Amino acid sequence: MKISLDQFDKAFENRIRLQIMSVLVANEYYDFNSLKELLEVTDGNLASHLKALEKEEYITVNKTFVGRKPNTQYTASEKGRTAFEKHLKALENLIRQQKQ
Amino acid sequence: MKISLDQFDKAFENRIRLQIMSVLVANEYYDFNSLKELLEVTDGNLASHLKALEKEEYITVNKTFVGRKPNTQYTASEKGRTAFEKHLKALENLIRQQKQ
DNA sequence: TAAAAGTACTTTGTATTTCAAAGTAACAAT
DNA sequence: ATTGTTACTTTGAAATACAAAGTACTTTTA
Repeated sequence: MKISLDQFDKAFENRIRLQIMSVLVANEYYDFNSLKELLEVTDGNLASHLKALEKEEYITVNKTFVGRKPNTQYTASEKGRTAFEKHLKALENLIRQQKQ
Repeated sequence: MKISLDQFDKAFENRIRLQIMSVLVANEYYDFNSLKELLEVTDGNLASHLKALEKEEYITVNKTFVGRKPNTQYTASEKGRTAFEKHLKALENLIRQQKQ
């Protein structure tokens, strides 16, 4: 039987974006610097992956101040959560694959 | 807590290779043409992904004849199976992620 | 027996993706 | 005034992905 590839979401193919999404699904929000530390990526790289997820409307951005410092918080949108779940299901289906 | 990114295997980041591997783990072997049909990719593209997995020694190749036609069979190696399992565990860990 | 077709590639060229590094804007602290 | 911090954007280079075309070998068909 065929596995429809279109179940997979290109936006989650990159492991940094996959990880960002999984962090944002597990936590109500997460800020830029914490993500940067967690994922051990450069800020430019992180920003571009976040932008990619934002472009898909999978995450939303909220700029605040913590104390006197700017703090950008990211949140998984409903659309993002749904898409992520679908992607995980596709992964699961892939893994428990039937024999030929 | 930090999630070590090095748990993820770059060789399985591409969804075609991920799928090839999952097919080869679930089945003792699978041939070129069946994979091509299953994954709906061009033969050139498939060949290059197979080559990438072969280079990592994650799969082995066995050229046979079925009837009068050449038939190339691919098999997941022990190394490949282990690496794939590790990758899946990394995915699992990612999914049931602890809170901040 | 010449032409067409099938298998499993390789080669070529282009497009896309990824990433680090450097630059930047806004604001705060010194 | 200068330095530091955050959260970017821009730039450029390297890596990756992919389709299309070409190839070698063999078989099938006309």
